Amino acid sequence: MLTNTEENYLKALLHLMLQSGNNETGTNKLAEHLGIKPATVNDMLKKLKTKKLVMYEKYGKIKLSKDGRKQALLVIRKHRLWETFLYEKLHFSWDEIHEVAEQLEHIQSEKLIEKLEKFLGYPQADPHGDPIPDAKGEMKTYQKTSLLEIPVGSICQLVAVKDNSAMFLQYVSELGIGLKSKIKVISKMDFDGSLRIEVNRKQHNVSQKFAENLLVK
Amino acid sequence: MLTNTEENYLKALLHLMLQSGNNETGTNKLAEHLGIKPATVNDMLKKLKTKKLVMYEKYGKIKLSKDGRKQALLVIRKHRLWETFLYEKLHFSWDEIHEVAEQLEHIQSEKLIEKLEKFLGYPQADPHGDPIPDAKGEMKTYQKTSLLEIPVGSICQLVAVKDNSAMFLQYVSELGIGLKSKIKVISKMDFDGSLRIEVNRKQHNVSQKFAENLLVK
DNA sequence: TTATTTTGTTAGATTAACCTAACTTTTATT
DNA sequence: AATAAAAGTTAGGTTAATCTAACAAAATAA
Ligand SMILES: [Mn+2]
Ligand SMILES: [Mn+2]
Ligand SMILES: [Mn+2]
Ligand SMILES: [Mn+2]
Repeated sequence: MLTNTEENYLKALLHLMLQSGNNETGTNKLAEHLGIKPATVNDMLKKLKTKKLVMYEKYGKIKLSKDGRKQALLVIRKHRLWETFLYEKLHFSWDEIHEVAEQLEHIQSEKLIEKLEKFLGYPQADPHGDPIPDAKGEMKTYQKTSLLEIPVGSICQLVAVKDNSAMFLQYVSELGIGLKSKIKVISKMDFDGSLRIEVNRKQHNVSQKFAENLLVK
Repeated sequence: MLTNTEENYLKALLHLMLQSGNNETGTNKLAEHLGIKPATVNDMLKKLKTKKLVMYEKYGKIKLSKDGRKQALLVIRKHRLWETFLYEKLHFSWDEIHEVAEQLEHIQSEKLIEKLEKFLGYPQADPHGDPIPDAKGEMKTYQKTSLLEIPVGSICQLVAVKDNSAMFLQYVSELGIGLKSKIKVISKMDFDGSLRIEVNRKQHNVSQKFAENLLVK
């Protein structure tokens, strides 16, 4: 049985590992991501190692074990199912669900998650477009393209957002953009990488950073 | 902001206070109820006192303050709304919901509870027949009669159960009894206080303790 | 009213999850 | 290769929530 804190570490670890191609990360990055101090992380890593959830040697890189990875995916599964519940059934807005799901993801009851999944009609993705792992901790990952890579003149469709922060999501909503929105790239500025896009017949100028966080197909 | 543990103490305190008419209780009873040691309770009471949630002097009786009582009722509110959700929407059985709700009741989000309440259609009572306090921490308490007090020959209707344990509730279900079941008292045994009842045209012999935990009107 | 039992308190430990300050190792930069 | 910077570790503390063992007060029974 994992504690809330351990679950959060595993989730953070998987997140950082997926982010940085090489499937490994370090103490400082993990601390930064969790908003705590490296010294604390160091202690916890020793604990996670004795529980065989991570592979880790002094001064070495941190990796998730097979089991650690599975546990992390099961937490993500819970998180995304709860987010879907909050959005679909309770009509929370896009940007509010993450925070509450951070708490709900730690409820311990396999039966609850199974029943919740059924209640929601076995959704494949959460309201941010992220895939929901199955009960075995397996997740289909499909190729996602950033809006940045779309050539000028073509039209694409939003399938997911990379950043889940309330601030970013509110901004996206304000522009009338949501999952499945059709986005046309009108032009790109070489100067700062920003681009002009059209959504629902309205045009907007958005920064490079903004576009990078919209994942399209 | 209250911790999970503090919330559990307040809930336990209210429970024991309501149980024992005089609106007060002691360290040992509280410890017993929470499944921990009196020494631990003693420490926590000091903490709850500094937070002005209980009234308490060394060797004296323990009482909830106005605010403590309100907080306790808000936890009960959350508990009962979640139980209703688990029962009505996820189709958990009567005896499974309490345990999961023990966890869910600690999720911190007022908005979540408001939306949940709306989603459930503003229920007045949980699946055990217990009233659900409102957002201000006010709860309507209605008079409940134990099945024991029903005279031989008369018919009554189950409105609530006193004991929420899985064991008791499973037993009740096995006899085909649920909320709103019509129960006829056929006879009473003076010897051990047990009684013969009829539900759905089936007769059963039940103990005094069993009957005591069925609340009827 | 004294003795016994029950109830409640204190002191001293433990564990999980955090911290700061000081130190060590590894990596990057001159 | 030497030095500086970054990354990681250790030692020693703190707080919340728990425990055991010993003690004190209150309630009950003899
Ligand atoms: Mn979390
Ligand atoms: Mn999400
Ligand atoms: Mn609880
Ligand atoms: Mn209930």
